[in-house]
Amino acid sequence: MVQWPHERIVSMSVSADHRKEYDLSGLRLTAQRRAILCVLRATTEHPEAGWIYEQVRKELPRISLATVYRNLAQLAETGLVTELDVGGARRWDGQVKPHDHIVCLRCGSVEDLDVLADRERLEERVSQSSGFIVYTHQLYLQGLCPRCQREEALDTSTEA
Amino acid sequence: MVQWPHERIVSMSVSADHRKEYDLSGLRLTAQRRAILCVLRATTEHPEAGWIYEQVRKELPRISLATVYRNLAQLAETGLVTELDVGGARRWDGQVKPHDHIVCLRCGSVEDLDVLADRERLEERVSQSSGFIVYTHQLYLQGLCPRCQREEALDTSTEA
DNA sequence: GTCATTGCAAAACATTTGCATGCTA
DNA sequence: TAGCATGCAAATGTTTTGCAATGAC
Repeated sequence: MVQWPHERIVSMSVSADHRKEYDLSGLRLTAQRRAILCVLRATTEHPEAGWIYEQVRKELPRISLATVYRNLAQLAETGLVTELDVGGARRWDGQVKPHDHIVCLRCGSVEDLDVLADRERLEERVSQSSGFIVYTHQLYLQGLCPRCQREEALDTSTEA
Repeated sequence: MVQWPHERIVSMSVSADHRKEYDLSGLRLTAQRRAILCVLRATTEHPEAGWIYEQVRKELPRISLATVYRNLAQLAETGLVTELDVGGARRWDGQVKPHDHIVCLRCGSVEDLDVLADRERLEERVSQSSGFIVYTHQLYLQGLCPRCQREEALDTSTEA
């Protein structure tokens, strides 16, 4: 269940208080937009659009999947959420402070990491060597999560 | 046009010489497999499956797109090519030596980089801090390539 | 009131799968 | 000859788009 910050949304309308809480820098504050952002900020799951859609639908049953996709794209462009390309369907992250990710190749789970030391210098270095203007960067690691390690061990011992 | 290493393929069959050149570690050496690998090794474009399909089709007009996808997946699993998740469709890299990539957000082009210093220690560090078994990692940077910088400048001056 | 935003339905893509046939080892 | 690999066609799953109606500012 999604946790709303202060109160449940009852109607489609949005109170003045919400406006301060969600600085959408230019984007209009709609109930849909707010709900999507709220769901994304309330989870550490790095979900796909479809999952976000299902969650938001509990509060706004008439929202459409297209609206979810459109909003995610806009929010990412505005820098309010982060797009993750970890193979398979796109995933989304409500956390925008730069950080890294590790993906489990068995179950697909994604966890946050903080690996890279001096991100600004890294971008600067690449900018100079490549001639690109560098906007951002992402480090993904791939592996096997602790839980899947246990399950693989179980599977192997059962096989024998 | 794709450059074949030594000779053009005429029939579907594969000579003994090719077997040494393409160590597929267990996978059978088919003309399709060889052509896909060859196309991928001959380009620096980091292409999508569809592009590879079009190239291979010049030599093997009856190859199917499904075969391209199946082979790319197998070759990646065998460690003979690298899968790239840079947003949009999947891309593929014939170069398997670990390296980094920068993507132009305007034109989608992808270039090779060598940014990270001690990859092994990086993986080891994450392995210890996260409990994951780390298989591999990838660093993507996003930005604006030199060519697109020029074109953006042109667009802006024309607008005014 | 204006124009961004939405819901709905259809379309567009990218990718995968089932199955009979063909080919490598 | 065994079974991996292929071509074809159909299915799947994700993401985008057109358009009329709605709602934020």
